[in-house]
Amino acid sequence: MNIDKKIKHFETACREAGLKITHQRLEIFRELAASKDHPSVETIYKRLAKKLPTISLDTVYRTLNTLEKQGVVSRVDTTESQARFEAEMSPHHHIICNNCGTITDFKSSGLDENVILDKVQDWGKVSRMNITLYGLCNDCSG
Amino acid sequence: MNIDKKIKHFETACREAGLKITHQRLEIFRELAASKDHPSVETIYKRLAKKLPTISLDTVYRTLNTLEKQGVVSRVDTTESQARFEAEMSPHHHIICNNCGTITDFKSSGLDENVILDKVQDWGKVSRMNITLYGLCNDCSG
DNA sequence: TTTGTAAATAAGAAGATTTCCTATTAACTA
DNA sequence: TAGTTAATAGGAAATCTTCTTATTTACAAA
Repeated sequence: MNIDKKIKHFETACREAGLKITHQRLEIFRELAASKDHPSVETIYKRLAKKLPTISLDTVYRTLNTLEKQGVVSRVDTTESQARFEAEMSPHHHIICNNCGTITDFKSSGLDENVILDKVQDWGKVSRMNITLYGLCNDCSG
Repeated sequence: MNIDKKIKHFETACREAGLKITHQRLEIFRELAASKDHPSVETIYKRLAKKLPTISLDTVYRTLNTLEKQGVVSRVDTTESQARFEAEMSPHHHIICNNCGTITDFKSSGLDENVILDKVQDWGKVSRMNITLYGLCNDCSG
């Protein structure tokens, strides 16, 4: 999906949820949608500084939490203390470099998810599946 | 593996790494090994209060970080801000209830992990694979 | 277009989580 | 048993996240 389509989708989701489409929300979402690096809240906040010099860190936190509840952005599973976000909502998973910390997406299609889901069918109702790989990327193992 | 075997293994690992087997380290490991609930540092600290009334929170943090580096305990992937730990080191994955937050283990055997690893063979060298499921457990969906 | 109102924001304080600093204690070596 | 060095306790500090409140703004309705 291109960036304009994502923005349209974002606006529709906000309207349907009764959320106001503020300048800040729009720019936070736009920034995240244009990011390929699964940024932290602090990182997004700094990147927005040029466009929105008076935005507060709290607004970025609040907005991302709100958008996550709406299913418009998602929080990445990590073992870090800092939360990381992404606007890519199509099914995919992550691979994290233990050395440089870079998070890379990979597609899950073709993966037999049924095998996994069979194992937990007695547990309850599964709504999301996340796979995270850890290792050393090519840049760091050279 | 029973608890005594785990303790033996812990002691061997410490010796091999040149780590002193202190009373605190032993009790922190024992507590975690006896826990089935993937506790946070704060939780472990509180549970140790009876046996070790003067232990510091910092020691629990420091010890778990040290033991994680030795591969004796592991940190669980979550989207929470609080870190969670476990002493179960055999291959397994986690399922987390979105409502009560309970983390449950499930075994991964039979799951075709090669399919996943094939997808990232150009990325670098993968050392660990973690699958986390989210949903509503039976207790919370009733 | 203007106005009313409820939601959202900015700014800083506060809370929560984790790590650092330093004097003291204790595990291991020889 | 004594010496050496790592590890600990306790509190301070750093980091990450949420809360509080006065002000602003988006949107709805006139």
